[in-house]
Amino acid sequence: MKSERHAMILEIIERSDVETQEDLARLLKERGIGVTQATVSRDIKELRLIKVLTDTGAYKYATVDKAEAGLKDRLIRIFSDSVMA
Amino acid sequence: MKSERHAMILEIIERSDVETQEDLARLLKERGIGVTQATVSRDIKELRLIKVLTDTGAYKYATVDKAEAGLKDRLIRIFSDSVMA
DNA sequence: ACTGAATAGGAATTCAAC
DNA sequence: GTTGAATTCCTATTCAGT
Repeated sequence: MKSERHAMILEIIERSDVETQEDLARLLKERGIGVTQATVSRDIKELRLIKVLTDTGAYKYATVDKAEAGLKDRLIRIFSDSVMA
Repeated sequence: MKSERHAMILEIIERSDVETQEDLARLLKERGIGVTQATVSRDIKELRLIKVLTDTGAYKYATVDKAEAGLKDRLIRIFSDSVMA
């Protein structure tokens, strides 16, 4: 079912850094859900997931609110560094 | 200069819905800054812009915080609708 | 360090099937 | 309405040049 898959996708991207839709399809398959990149693309659209840069320079899929949290963390770190310096 | 271009990109994507990097390159050209998609791609990476879904189902570039604001608006609207119904 | 042209790589859509 | 295969479209990177 689609809603189950959606839930699993959210779990997966929270737990690990997923760089591509192919990766996500592979991770779903490991969990017993066989779908192709085309379906993953549609799921990502429906879940309104976004692709963000991690601090290591790699891309990963995330929810908007998680991305916002990451942004806040980064700003705090930058601010702290500038104060300390 | 690159920083000028970055500033203009932020202005452009706030004012209008930019769907692709080619579009953005074109809009920059209209404003007197000629760059190719390759450079726009690098700019987007440096600015950490993301591609989000609009309510019409189209994609557009945005900053993370603006995307978060949009998310909040949408949730409020959905909530209001469900209360009214 | 910055950029463009060309290319490779990744994502969204089409088209058909169910 | 949902999905996969194939395709088109878009984006990131490479490689060269400045």
